[in-house]
Amino acid sequence: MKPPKDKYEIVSEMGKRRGYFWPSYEIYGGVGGFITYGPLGSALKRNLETKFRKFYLQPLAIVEIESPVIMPGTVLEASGHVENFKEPTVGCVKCQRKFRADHLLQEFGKMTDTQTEKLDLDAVMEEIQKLGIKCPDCGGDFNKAEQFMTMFTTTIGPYSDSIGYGRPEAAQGIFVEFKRIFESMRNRLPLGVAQIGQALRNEISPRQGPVRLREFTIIDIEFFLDPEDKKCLIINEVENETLRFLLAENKQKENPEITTMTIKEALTKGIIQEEWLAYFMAKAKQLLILLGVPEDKQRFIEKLDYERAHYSKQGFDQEVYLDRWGWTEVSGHNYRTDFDLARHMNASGVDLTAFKETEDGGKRFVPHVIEPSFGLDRLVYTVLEYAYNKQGKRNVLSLPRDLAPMHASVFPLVNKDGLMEKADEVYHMLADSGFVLNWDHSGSIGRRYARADEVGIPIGITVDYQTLEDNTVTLRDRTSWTQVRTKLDELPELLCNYFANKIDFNGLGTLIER
RNA sequence: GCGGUCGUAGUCUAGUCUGGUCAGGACCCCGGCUUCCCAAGCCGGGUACUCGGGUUCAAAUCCCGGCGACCGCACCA
Repeated sequence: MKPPKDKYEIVSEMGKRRGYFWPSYEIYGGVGGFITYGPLGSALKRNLETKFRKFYLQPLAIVEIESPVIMPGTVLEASGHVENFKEPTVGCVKCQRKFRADHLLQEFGKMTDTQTEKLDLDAVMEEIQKLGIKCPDCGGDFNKAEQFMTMFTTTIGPYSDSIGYGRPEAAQGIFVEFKRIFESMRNRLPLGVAQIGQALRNEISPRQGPVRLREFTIIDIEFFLDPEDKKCLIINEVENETLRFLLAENKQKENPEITTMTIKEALTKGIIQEEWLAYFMAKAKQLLILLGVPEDKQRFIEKLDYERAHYSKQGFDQEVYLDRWGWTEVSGHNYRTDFDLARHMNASGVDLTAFKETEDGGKRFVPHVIEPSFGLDRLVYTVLEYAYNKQGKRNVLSLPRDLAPMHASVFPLVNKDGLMEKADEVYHMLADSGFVLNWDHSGSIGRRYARADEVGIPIGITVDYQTLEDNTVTLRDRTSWTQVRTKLDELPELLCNYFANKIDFNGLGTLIER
């Protein structure tokens, strides 16, 4: 017996067949860790970005920049990534297995995290030999220690000593350009700066399709604050929002218990230290709800000291539950303090401080940063998985209407008596009004509805015999299959309101009983 | 990177053990006919043995290697 298909299998199958996403470079056998978005997938991703901007960026007037993917070595050395994005490994001479050298030293040498971090490769090897650590699997000796670098390395220009890296996050692009951004935004805090763009991480073994990629789209938001004035003036907007937490103290337990509390409570109890961090987490939860992930399939997990990235003072990961992989990180919310700006200021010698007036004149200070960061590809996949459902024999993608890659289908009820021509007219009328449409006259009307359902098109517009008489059409709702009748000349405006979430389906016309 | 399993059309799959009569099915897709509302029907059409090498009279089938996928280990800063 084959195990029943999980949702990942179904969604990727559908993704390939209908053009959402598939593994890249398939004709050359494929390369792990890369996917290509097809016609529908790229549209979905674009719509998701638009929604993100509208929901997460615009209300706070967060500005966006676009900076290069290739970064010179100096930048990522200053940021600490060159140091932190690699792991010392040793290989067993006998069985060839590779081990994290620092983990071996911690386990057998009782060394702490901070101790092992300070060792260079030679020192690592020395310690391993001094302690007589052998391969835990077969007892063999270890050969030379080497670093596995998880950033993509390249050279810039013709000089091979000019090392460049593919950026592992978009955040550094913001920190490096902070001076100009801050100046052009008239030196005012708080200032939110976002970047949506590609990031590269040379994962050892990616697998896991769209949730673990070597090249992916990251949304990094750096929210710069005065460390002496970190109050969030709009925290009241979200203070009653409840979040589900997996707290650090509960993580080690057998059955990690979920703690549910409001933002207000979390702040009062000191679970979340920063108001802005709390604010962004609440918004992240709300966003995921809008993307179709119910409350009980989301949680925030508190990062332990050693789990946090090198730049983070406090951090929570937002996780959603995926059928195949269980709890999966879709966003990270970190308090980066002044870590990055201070490092770049130090390394570059350029002043990256802000100025404020005080009673005794004024002072310069390095702004602090609250950072929400999202993996857009994971969000796209999450949306697809949660939108997928089966109605009878049919696959239906109940995508939120504002994310659907196509707004509506236009069908002639039958392909004769001038209905094709009329449907064509309707198609062009709506296309001129800016809608993205699916045209289908193949098979029967039922088959066309079914095809459109699987692709996730929210509305079906059918041109029938009555259309020829009174210029009305039938609209059919993808999810409920209910139908309404509407005058053609009112349709563009109605659809516009529908996709702006101003009216629901029943507001599109008068109900038809069949 | 290691170990295990695996790789047949757009998708899913039969066949591989026991080499030949094997490339079959279903869905899907396209064109036409039909069709007054949910994958109806009829006709026609479409595409595949992961790649390379070897064994053999003969390879989807056996052997070696590459690539990829899945699961476990490790990794996910």
